[in-house]
Amino acid sequence: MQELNDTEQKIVDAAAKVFLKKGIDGARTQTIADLAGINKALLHYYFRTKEKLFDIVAERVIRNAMNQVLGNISVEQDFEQWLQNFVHNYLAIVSGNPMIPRFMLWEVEAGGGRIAHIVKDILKMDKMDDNPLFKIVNRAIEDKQIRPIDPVQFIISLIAVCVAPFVARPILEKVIPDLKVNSKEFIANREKAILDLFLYGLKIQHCGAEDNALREKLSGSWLLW
Amino acid sequence: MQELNDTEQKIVDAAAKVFLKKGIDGARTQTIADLAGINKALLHYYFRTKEKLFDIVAERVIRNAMNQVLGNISVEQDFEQWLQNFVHNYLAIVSGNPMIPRFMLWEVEAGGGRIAHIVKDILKMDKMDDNPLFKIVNRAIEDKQIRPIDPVQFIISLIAVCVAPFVARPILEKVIPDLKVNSKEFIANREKAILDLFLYGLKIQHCGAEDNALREKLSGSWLLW
DNA sequence: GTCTATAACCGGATAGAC
DNA sequence: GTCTATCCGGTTATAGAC
Repeated sequence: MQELNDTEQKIVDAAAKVFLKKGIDGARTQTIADLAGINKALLHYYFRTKEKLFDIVAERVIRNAMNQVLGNISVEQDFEQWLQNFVHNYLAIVSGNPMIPRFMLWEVEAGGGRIAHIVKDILKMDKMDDNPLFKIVNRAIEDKQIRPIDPVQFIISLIAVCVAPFVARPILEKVIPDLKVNSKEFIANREKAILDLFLYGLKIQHCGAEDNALREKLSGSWLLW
Repeated sequence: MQELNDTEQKIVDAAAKVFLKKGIDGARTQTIADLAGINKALLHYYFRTKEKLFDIVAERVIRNAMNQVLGNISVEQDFEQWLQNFVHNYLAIVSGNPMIPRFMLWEVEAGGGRIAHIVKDILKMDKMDDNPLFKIVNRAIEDKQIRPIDPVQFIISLIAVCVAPFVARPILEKVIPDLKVNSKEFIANREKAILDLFLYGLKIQHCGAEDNALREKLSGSWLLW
């Protein structure tokens, strides 16, 4: 990934903000230039066209996000422990960068293949066996730590429940007036809800002695606020 | 909601296709006119501006989608049965209209309040108690059919896992080459995976006699393909 | 490298014939 | 109501001074 000088960096940073919110079509080079504290001419001097700037920004943003996520996947042997780590880290990352998944979902479809091939480039993993997530799930199944689930379905669900509140934030906060998705409280509750869902489901289990303790553990918090 | 004559309907239908894919900024009135089999002048004759056309289209699309979803919420007394119905219907609706959630998520943020107020208008439910989803979850908790979960967290997760594969389809199918999100098989597997997740979680339960039968029931399908 | 001024272009909107 | 031709504003991109 190309090193950038100071001015280029300012432009790319400003462009990232604008592109992530407005997309390539809604973004104005004037807005980017203003935000970067330079003028349009300089933007073109460095990046030639808006589209080339977009490609560079998009690639850096997506690659950076993916590195963060992949770099945070631990190799815990215990699946429950691993899941706790993953959810905790993933929520932290996505709550800090809520615009990135939304941007990708939009531009991959709207941009007629421009983003698509960037994503493809970055995910040079045609062999899904290479994906650490799959490895971890498969190992947990082999070790009988979890029941034999479809890893694809599991991973889709896991990512979905982590990303959803932040991608849908504007809608959620409109539907539920006093919800603050970015608050420490909500994120903590979210983390707990996700872990409980994946580890125990919704049912009240009738499994003997530990049941009451478990039910106690699963009940508490939300009733308080 | 205003009745439309034939020509207006053609324009609105065409506009919906284009707006849903490209957004208001990426959409070209020329594209819409071509798709509708008319010319730009006629589009302006009926709808005055691109923005007014967008507002009308967005409201109709979103209102229609919401009616579909809300109209499909049954009032089963048994929570498990209700969940089965909801997931089945919701997957059918969203797989048939995959662009709508993506469009909403994008435009609510990008459009500086234009869509936001449409959504607000449609969801004239400041009192969340009125939301049938909340009623159903709360009743299931009272009846001890499920453990006492946070309804907000549950609903976010439920919607998320249903919507995710279709919103993320382009990315998913790039990451997992031979995945066909719109295939009957995938949707059926998805439905099963969601229900199993919510009803049982991932753990291998050690709950006595019915356990083996349950494990059998939960294991099967995905290993086959 | 950075700026101001301007060109070139694109796309939404309108005029006016039919 | 529907069309063709045209306008005009906004936005990207370039020229050229410094």
